[in-house]
Amino acid sequence: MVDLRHLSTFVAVAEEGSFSGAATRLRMAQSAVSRTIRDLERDLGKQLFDRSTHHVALTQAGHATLDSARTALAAVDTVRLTAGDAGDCIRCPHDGAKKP
Amino acid sequence: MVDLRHLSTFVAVAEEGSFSGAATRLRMAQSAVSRTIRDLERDLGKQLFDRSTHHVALTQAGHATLDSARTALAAVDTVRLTAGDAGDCIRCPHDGAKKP
DNA sequence: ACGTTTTACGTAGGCCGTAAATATC
DNA sequence: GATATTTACGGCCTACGTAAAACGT
Repeated sequence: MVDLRHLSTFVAVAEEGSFSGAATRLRMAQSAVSRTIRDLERDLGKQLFDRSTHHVALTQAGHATLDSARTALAAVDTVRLTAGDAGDCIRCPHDGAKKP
Repeated sequence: MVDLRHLSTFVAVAEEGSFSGAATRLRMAQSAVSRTIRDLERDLGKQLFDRSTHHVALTQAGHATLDSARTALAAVDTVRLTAGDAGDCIRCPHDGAKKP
């Protein structure tokens, strides 16, 4: 199953242009980044990066995926925002007098 | 962290109108559905359902979240589609003569 | 009293970090 | 030879299922 962490890791690698850079940004080990991308490529059935040890470049599929991955991540952020913006149930005792 | 499984479980409960119905559709135990919704509500900081043991109704926040959750799930599906549609790297040995 | 949701318990699978190996410049 | 990615190993945490309890109709 494709996971959000897969997607954000993928975007980080694409933006940083390197696995180690993404690992630093995400505060995780490079090995985790490598495995995550590997799993994502396996899930999607497409190679996302052309990597030759010192060069990491997006494949054509990678470019297309990058766009939609960003869209998906934004959509999930929107979930948080809409949930936060939405008023709660008319009579929800658990958030008391939060709204004026 | 909000997970895609959280979202699809939430949508299933909202559409089925019951936890057990969602559990049946998702082929999982009711307890798992209950915990997943609980976790999602905790993550979002909002109650999504008003449940009184025999009635499950979306709260106001639940309605708003349902919309954006569907959008997010569709966006993730789009990731799969775009990745699948996209041509691979010009010279990718691993998927040989897949494209005419 | 029945049906549905929730909690408790124990187990299985996945993810991550550390460390070692591999490959490229 | 140095840097960056990948693989191996061990541990931790999370998620699930089964079973039992709580709640409302």
